[in-house]
Amino acid sequence: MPPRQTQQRLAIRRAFKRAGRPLSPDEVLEMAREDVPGLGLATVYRNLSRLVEEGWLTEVTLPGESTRYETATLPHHHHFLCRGCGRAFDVPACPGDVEDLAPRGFVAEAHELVLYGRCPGCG
Amino acid sequence: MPPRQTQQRLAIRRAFKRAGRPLSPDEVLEMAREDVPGLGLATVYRNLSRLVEEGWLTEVTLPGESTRYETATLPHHHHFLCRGCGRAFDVPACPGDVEDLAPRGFVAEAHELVLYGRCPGCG
DNA sequence: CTGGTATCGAGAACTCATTATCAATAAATT
DNA sequence: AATTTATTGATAATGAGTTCTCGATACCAG
Repeated sequence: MPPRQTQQRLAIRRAFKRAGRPLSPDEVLEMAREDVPGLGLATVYRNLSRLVEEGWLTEVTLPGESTRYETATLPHHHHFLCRGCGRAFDVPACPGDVEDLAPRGFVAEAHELVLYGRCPGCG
Repeated sequence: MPPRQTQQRLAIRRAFKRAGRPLSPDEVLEMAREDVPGLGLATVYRNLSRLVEEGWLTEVTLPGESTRYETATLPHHHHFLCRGCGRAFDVPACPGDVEDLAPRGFVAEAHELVLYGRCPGCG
């Protein structure tokens, strides 16, 4: 029982390649329906889970937001959340040395940085 | 019909003063029950909402976590989430200039930084 | 002290994201 | 082309978190 190459899964992967930014399940559904109009939300969730297992996607969690996903090829980076359209984008940069801010007695092993503002389309 | 000074609300405020860190509704319930054993969860939620409206509390949202609350008196700061005990703490520091990392065309108006690791008790 | 009413506690109900169900469909293998 | 079975789509079910309901309680003004 090897995984099958379905039109649905192809369309979902294509959505991420074209978007180039983190996508929510609903965004994936909308974009992938351009290729497979009858696509269902359950199929999106099933394939997202599997693509994460396979290491092709990673989860992106932002404060107060439900989970998004993005391709796992990117190196360490952060995210930008547009207050206009609600879309998330990648920020291919990092302040560095941020974990030194941890108070005495705390050991920081990782960090997340989120910027909020206006994307080019909502400027 | 002005707001009343109930034992429950007093206990909830006292919990925040004693904790000195962001608290989830469940944490508030547990701590405030030391003063008012019969305290109910609905009462915690009612008072949290009201204390936010009054400006005494602010919401703290961390990636993938449900909402926490903390007293609104603190200046700009960030948060530390302990992977051991799951508790959140304040980080009274900020890298600064972080919003300049926004890609060209993006306008950053605010930012959040979250550190992950071990708190002193879980070291 | 007493009455009016804001608040309370317990549990039902709701919201939203995600997962499970199951008959129908379509990959892949022969 | 026929067969097997992983996958799909629609919908029901789940679960965590939060809000609502309502009779009982207790704050506080008079």
